[in-house]
Amino acid sequence: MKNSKENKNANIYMKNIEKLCKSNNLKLTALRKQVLELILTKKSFVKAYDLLNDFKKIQPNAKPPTIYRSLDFLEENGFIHKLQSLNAFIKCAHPKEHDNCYFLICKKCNNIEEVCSSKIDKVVSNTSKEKNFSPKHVTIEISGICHNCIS
Amino acid sequence: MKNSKENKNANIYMKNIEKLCKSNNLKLTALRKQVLELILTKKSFVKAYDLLNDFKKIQPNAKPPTIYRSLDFLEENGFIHKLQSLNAFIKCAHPKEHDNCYFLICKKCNNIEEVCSSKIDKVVSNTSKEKNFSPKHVTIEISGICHNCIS
DNA sequence: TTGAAGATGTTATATTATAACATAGTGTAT
DNA sequence: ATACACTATGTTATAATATAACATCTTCAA
Repeated sequence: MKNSKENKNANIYMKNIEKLCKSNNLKLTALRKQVLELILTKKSFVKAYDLLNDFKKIQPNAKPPTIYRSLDFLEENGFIHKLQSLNAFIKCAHPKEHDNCYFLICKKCNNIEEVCSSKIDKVVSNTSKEKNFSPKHVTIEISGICHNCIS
Repeated sequence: MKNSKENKNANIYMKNIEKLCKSNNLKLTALRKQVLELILTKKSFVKAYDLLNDFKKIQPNAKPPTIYRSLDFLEENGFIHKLQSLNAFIKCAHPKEHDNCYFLICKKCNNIEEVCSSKIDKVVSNTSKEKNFSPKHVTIEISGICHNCIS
């Protein structure tokens, strides 16, 4: 029951990505799509080598570059994010809808919440302007205890 | 000339750390102090294994844990920061004066500016409250081009 | 149709970090 | 002072993360 619902969500998500790739002229190859599909099966973040092990079930001779190249493609195009403080990857909650977002990382349950806040965006761009700094990529990760685990 | 000025700054910085350790009952052992001293000689961030190589000139049989343990101590107590997006370390600009700060990382010259902004602090704590999330550690790293490199 | 660019396969290795156990130093209650 | 708990450091080994370099295959446009 729950699984079928998740599959459905993953399907909708993937359809959207396919559409975005088409309209942006990006090559969502079979490999890249398979890797993204594996990422979508995860409730939370995933580590590159876990992904590699998953992928080896499909293609036993897969090697680290197989995974890392796909991760690079997916990240460059905003379909996934790298969580720098965890060395892990997670699907983007809103692909191509925004630039900056940030992550609430629960240390207890490992749940990740992706939050898009125009306020954060503004503060970042304002303070960057003050410093005459031209921002290209913003990493904001807040680790702590989520509402479910606060008890 | 310039070196002696930097040495002087490093001395002042170290005196401050010693004072802070005393008043907070922290053990700034010879090892930890030497590691911090090496970090202070750097204009920008430093990688753990570069630090290890530096340290081997003083103590040839040093091993990775030697460095990582000292880095852990220094980071836990707010004397240095880990730059998650670079896997690198840098001295804290204002030890024990604040909780959250963020980093402007220049991709061209590798210069790091540590910025303390009460605005960012506020936005983070407000949005955390909204989500009923209890933040413990905040990572904010903005990579881009600094004012010197914008041309 | 060919050749240039991009994608993938493959081998090897670089880089970053920690586990686990041994030894040494430190402080404190007796 | 002694012994004991605790913390710090030494040491060996290995885990975990990531990329370089080169070969081969695809694609697609000139």
